[in-house]
Amino acid sequence: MARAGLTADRLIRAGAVLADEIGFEQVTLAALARQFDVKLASLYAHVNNAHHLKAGIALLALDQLAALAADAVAGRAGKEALVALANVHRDFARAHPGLFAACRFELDDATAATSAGVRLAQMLRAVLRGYSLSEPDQTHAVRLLGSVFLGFATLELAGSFKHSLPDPANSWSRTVDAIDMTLRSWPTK
Amino acid sequence: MARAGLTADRLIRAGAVLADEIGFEQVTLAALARQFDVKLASLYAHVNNAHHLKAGIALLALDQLAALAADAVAGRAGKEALVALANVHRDFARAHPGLFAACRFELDDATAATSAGVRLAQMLRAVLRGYSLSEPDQTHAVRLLGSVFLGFATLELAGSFKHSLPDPANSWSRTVDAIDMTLRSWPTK
DNA sequence: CCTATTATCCTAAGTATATTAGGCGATGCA
DNA sequence: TGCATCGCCTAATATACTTAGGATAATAGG
Repeated sequence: MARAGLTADRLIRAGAVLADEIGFEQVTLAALARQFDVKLASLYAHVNNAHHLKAGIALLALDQLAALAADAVAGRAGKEALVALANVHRDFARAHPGLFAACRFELDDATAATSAGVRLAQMLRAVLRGYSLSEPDQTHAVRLLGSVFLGFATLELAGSFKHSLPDPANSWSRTVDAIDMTLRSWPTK
Repeated sequence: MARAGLTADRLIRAGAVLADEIGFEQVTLAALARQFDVKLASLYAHVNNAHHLKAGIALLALDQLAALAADAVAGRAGKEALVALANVHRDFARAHPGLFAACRFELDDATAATSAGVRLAQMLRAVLRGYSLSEPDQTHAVRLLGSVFLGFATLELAGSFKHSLPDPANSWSRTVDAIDMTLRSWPTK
């Protein structure tokens, strides 16, 4: 019986593609086995279990998003950097809904600490260098940015904006404008 | 064999309680059957399928959140109303993580249109009456509010704020302050 | 009060996913 | 080339979802 040439890496990458096609929650070891024309149990030679596969996809997704974020903020500052980073999030969510969902997969603390999520947070902080905020305001602002990026993309993907008129793209640019203004005149207690 | 007195309503309510205890994704017909000491297949006399049960829990969750929102906004205006509505979201997410997750269960369009989600959106618009915004800016602002409320609560529940210093409660109040300022001086194109 | 009907719960059976244990042939290194 | 390891297999178990059809408890009508 010819070998399929499976690898943990190939399984995770195939799972990532599948996630965008059928949704992250629908990615299953059984579905992957079918894709590689292999029996389900054979996958256990390469991944510990279904959770491990999903965690792998999550790490891959975070890595891709962090890479795009790094590229977006490189050589940019101030509002230009903010807009670029904001668009990276929204565009990534629209282009890769499955991977975007994967980014929110619950990783254990140790894994999360070494994930690209840390780099992503650093990108948020990097953007804030263009706005003179000192601690703890900078952390507050990081949390605000993360909330808006995540929340908007989540709602848009869920179709929550489908039934009201203005194009979400307009709302997005107005939202980013508003955030920029907020950061420039951050309300000090 | 004595009857357990099952009802679609009782099942959905029990499922809602279970969601907060073990997580919305973990709520299963089998788990409910165990709770009521009944065979799994017996539940099908009351709910169509597992999807129907989860949709029911989602509708219940939206209803509860909308009720809290309506109560918070009643008799308040301006920033006071904004703060109250914002806190309703965050407090609900913390007190009922399972129901908060249920709120994002994908409902078909017809069901969503008759759900309490519509009422919830009206509460957001009601708060904006305290800030003189005209269309389409009002819709943009509704989307901004929804994004921040959802995003912040999601990140906090996921533990994303666990490893940086300031208390999330501080970030939250600063965030709401910032939103208030943004709405008062909404950047017109 | 008794009967007919209905609704509630059951057993049985089939499907799907996840997981473990153990076997066998293919691969690759000594 | 011999052999140890690796890659994939079959087999078996556990859990969840779903449908079909049977038995009994509650209920309504005569």
